[in-house]
Amino acid sequence: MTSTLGMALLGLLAREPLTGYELSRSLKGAIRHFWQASHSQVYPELARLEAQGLVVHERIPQAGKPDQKRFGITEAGRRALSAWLVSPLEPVAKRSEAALRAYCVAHAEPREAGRFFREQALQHRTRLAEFEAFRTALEAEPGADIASEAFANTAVVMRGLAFEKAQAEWCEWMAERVEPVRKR
Amino acid sequence: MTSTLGMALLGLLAREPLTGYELSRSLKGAIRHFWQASHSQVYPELARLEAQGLVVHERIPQAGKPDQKRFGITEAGRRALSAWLVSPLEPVAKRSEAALRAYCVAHAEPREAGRFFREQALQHRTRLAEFEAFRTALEAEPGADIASEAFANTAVVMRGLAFEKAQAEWCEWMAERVEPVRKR
DNA sequence: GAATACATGTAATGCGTTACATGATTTA
DNA sequence: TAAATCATGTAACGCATTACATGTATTC
Repeated sequence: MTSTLGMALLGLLAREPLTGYELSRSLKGAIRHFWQASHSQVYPELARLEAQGLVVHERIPQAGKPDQKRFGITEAGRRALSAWLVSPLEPVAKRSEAALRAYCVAHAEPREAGRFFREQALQHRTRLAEFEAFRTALEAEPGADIASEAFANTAVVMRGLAFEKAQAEWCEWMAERVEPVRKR
Repeated sequence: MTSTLGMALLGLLAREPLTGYELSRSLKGAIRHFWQASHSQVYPELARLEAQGLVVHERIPQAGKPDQKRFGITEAGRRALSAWLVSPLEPVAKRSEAALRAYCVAHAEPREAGRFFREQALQHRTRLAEFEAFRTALEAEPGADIASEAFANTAVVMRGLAFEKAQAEWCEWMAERVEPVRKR
């Protein structure tokens, strides 16, 4: 009934109360690698969550600024979140434009196709390096406890690492096969 | 201007002329792993492609059945396809509900969370095995030529293999860390 | 007799992005 | 003084899914 976005917001609010603006900003942070939403989605979703009793807001007057609406998760919200977290997740096939292009590569100019997959590989190598730097930074933090923020970050960094590596290697595999054989 | 779905249809029509029904069926075949669309998307998209001069159809009368509309790609269609195939592809972050759950796992019951990630790992292992069987079957075919259908299939199978493996291993990594330590 | 495949469409609904709208404060 | 940040919303548009709609032929 509640959307996945709603659950993402509950997940963030389970840590600490936040405003709609702060939630939108969070969704542009580290989380953006696996869940994105702009403020135009966040505000209506918060209203829906509140209508369901999963969050409540308090209005905080500010000098010279419009009132802040700070949202906090309710007990019902926590229950809904923890139930959703372990509920069955049926596999959904994700669209991949890169895969689609690979599938149709016979109709591209080989030289151009080689350039394309080399470029893709580079993009993934770059992001892989970013994830690696992030992991190195995280290793300093005490993150053994799964309830810690450091563990949450490590979990998604490990995922990013694995995916970018897989994607980079596949793009390189493609490029090698697609590039016309060089004259010796 | 033309949507990615339109390009996917052009990619299929570049091999041989097909009807809307056949295209929809194709999109439920091997391609579904990286691009899905139902017939309710295909028919209007074909009309748009035709309005742009990228495909044309011939009407084939059939006994006792409604006329078939068989679509073929035009020269302009081939040009549009080959240009699109190598055009710059800016990285788009994909949503992953599994990653979102991992990020919020602190708010789940550890035992249930462990069960969840074990189950996810199993799903990916199963699909990995399917891709492996597919690759074995493809190895028999002569698929060295990048213009062959066998190469197109191999390319996307290699991708599936890499991704399912990465995902399975990450889920196992998660499960290990999330599961409460067993009493000896 | 019921379900599935063949065959082609339209309509309703939902989710996500971009643009519109407004206005104060802070930084370059 | 121009841009970015803080701060909260609504509206328009596009893409995708599900449901609606219709009718024949074949298979279980």
